[in-house]
Amino acid sequence: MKKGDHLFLVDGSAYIFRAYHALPPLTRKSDGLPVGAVSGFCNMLWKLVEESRDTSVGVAPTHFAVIFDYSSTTFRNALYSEYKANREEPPEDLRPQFGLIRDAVRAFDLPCIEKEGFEADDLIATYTRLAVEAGGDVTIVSSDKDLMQLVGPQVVLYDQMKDKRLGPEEVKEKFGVYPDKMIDLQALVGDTSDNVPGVPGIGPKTASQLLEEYGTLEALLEQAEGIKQKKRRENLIEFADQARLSKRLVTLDENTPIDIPLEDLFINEPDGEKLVSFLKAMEFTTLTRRVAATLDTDASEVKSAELDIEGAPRGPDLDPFEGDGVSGETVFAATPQRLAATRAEEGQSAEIDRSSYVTIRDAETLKTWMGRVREKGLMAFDTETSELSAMKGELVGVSFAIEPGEAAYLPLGHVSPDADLLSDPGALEALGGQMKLGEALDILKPVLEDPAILKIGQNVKYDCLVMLQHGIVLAPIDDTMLISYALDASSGLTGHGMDELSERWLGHKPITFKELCGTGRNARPIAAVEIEKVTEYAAEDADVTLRLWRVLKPRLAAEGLAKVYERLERPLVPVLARMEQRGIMVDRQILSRLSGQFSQKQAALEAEIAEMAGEEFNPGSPKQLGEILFGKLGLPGGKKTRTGQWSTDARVLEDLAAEGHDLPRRVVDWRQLTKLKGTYTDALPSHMDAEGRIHTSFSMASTTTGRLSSSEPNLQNIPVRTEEGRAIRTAFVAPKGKKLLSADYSQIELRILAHIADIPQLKDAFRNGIDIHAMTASEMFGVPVEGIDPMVRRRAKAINFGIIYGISAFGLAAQLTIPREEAGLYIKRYFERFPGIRDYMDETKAYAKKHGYVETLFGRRAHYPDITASNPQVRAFNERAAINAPIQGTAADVIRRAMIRVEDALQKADLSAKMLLQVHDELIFEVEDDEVDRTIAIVREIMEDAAGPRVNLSVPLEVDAKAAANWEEAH
DNA sequence: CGCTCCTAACC
DNA sequence: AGGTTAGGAGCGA
Repeated sequence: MKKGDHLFLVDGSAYIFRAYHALPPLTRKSDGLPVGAVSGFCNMLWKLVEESRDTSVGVAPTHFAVIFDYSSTTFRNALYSEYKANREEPPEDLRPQFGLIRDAVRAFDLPCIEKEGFEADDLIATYTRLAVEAGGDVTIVSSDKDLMQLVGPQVVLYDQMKDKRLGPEEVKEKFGVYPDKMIDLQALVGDTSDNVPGVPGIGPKTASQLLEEYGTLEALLEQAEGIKQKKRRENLIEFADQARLSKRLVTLDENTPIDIPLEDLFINEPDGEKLVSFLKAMEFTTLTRRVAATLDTDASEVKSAELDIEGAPRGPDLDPFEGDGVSGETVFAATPQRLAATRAEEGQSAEIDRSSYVTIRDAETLKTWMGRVREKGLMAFDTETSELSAMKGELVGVSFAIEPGEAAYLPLGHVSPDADLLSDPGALEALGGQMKLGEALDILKPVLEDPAILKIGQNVKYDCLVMLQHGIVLAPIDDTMLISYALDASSGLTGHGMDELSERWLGHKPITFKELCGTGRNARPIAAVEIEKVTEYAAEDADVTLRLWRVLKPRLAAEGLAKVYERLERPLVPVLARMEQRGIMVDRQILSRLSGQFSQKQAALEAEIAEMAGEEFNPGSPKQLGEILFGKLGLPGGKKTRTGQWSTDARVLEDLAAEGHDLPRRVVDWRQLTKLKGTYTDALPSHMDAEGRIHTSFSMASTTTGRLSSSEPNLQNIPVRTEEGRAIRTAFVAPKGKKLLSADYSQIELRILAHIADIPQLKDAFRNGIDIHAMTASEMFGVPVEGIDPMVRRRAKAINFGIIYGISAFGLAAQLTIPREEAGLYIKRYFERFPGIRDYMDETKAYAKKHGYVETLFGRRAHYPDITASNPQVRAFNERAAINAPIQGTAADVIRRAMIRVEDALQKADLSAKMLLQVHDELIFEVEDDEVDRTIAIVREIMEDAAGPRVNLSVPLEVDAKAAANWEEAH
């Protein structure tokens, strides 16, 4: 070290506590390990490293070290046993982080210095002295006043949080003395937090005054007799020795033995890979990204580090929400990857013994089980209901599992399996009896709602909904189905149902519902199945759910998907449960009137069709229709279906109609009416409840892209295209005094495409509110945007949509009914005008081939293992899907984020609007008449800002919103 | 009764 | 051409 060199000394221990207290408590890694302080520490350290790399500031370090306290006992305790005696133990969740923080320093490639028996401050003092003697400059990164004594012409103290550098003048300004008097000042003032006694009655102001006057502490103590103020004089005399002791306590030892010589603190360029690897393992995604960018490292290439965090306690004691699971269990050296691997093995070696399951028939036994649940801090939980729909079903029983193999069933709504005994009240008691529902729920409710007890379900929204019917808000929750979905969406592993997951991960086939209750004519309600059998079935489900959770949950962390699950999946569960419970009001009369109208038109069409065909046949049978059209009438047949039948879809029939054939036209009309009647006007009323409301069921795990789906009934495909179809929407109404509000994203997928593929023309058009399809047409065909030919615009629109779908000449040709060659030319033209699109497509395909999956902007993955298939059709299909998934999936993520936030935002604004439906880019609310305008403002704001702050889209999101008496008018 | 196929409704 | 769910026909058990 020489003149001109610059040593940075970071007070690591002070850093830790600052980081710990600056961050929200309970910041944890997905496997439950608390890492808040590590996170704060790394962020601060990185900021420092980054700043110091900026040589323009002129303080770039040549040498660097991070210094820690080794232990709490030092030579000072020998001087004064009370020294730092009232220091509290570090918080429980901070302790396991100390080791990780030292790992962090090493990952930064910085020396990590500590020495037994010495405080960090003494080591800092020693290195400072050495550096100054060698002629170098020193920056001490700390805001601890104990270090002020070291400040001098070559030494500054840097408070990173306040971004303030303290030299001698600043110290003087702050404490009234120059640094060389700091020790004396501290000795007089003392320090309550460290138990340095000082002199009573003397604070910083008086102390600096006295030192100004007398020069030094010693001089002051010697001349204390002459002090005018009585009390002050007496105290200085009486506590002179205490002041001298204090001085020794606060004086830093500049001569501690050191193990690493000053020269070895020479700074290294951080090793990007090493650092990124550590940060990835800690799941600090933002910092990982930042570091990777600065150090020019490809984060996706780097494997996360295996951390040695022996003895780090985890589990429900620390965090019932994220915990590893088993109370008191200590996970040793558990890297997420290693834990996931261990658990995967544990899962496959599962031996499931149904005979050990327990039937709970009395309050005492139930209380005992709940007591054990409390100890564990978690349980797998499953409800059995009389119907498959949670909204309609009555509670028949609940099951829980607290350890693999330890599970119980609590029957609540069983009836006698023997039909003859149904009327005999003693029959069930004779079979062993069951608890009264109310009594059982009173015992269960506090557990099911206990924020410290994690309830694990498989498709837990169902159980949430069932319990909601009984006034119980199930929370907190985890869902094995959603964990599986976040991990393995699409991927060719098919679905995320329990039976499938169990076979895949546990190698075990659970009893199926059909096996339990029979099918068809032999089917009987679960409530009428023998309790012993249901115990085996239901307790097994809970057992399997718990085992699946133990296998799958650690994978989230190991595979970097914890945030997707925690931010986009889990929080949506209660939101959807509430939406489903509310349901949307439907006007039965409107539907019935429409049914009548459709019937009449249908009958008229049927007569015409029979007449034209020359015989009666079923126009609803594609087989019969094909034979009539292409056989009997000899019309020019176009396509054949996969199975060799004549294709008779609307496209084929419309082409025939265009050639002047009337029969196909009638069939198209007949089909449309039949569809509207059969699927909507006839079917919807059967889904209405007594209040006239329809409760759909949203599935969170059935699409490959992150979209929701809706079933029983599907309310995401209510007609809108044709006038007759739209009439059905008028039947979706708001009750008296309320309106339906529809808020939908305008062109969200194209906007996301513009952002992801970074297409300047598209982005400009969206920023300036220009008609995007007209702009596309203008770019492609060189015509002005204003007054564009509608047919030209239509072509451009088809191409824009085609792009989102992973365009092919074949598909575009079919869409526009133009020759494939012409479609190919359009696509070529498009790529010429928007070269970024082709780049995006190529990059996405390459990424998918390399990784087997693609990601949305929010990290959701969709797997496409078949993208490397040798069959060109299979491969091309997977390529198109892989191109589409990030776009469709990002849009799905955005609206999920909006849904998760919007209810709370409405409540905070004191608005009573209730969200009822989601239709991919649209949200439907029920709103009080006089709250419409304010609700629109809130909903729009939440939806338009939903990507942030995680993703900063380079195009604005726009939301159209309108309220009216029914869905048709609101849309 | 349960499965596959075809068609069609939506974004 | 990407992502869905529903209903009827047809067919085999």
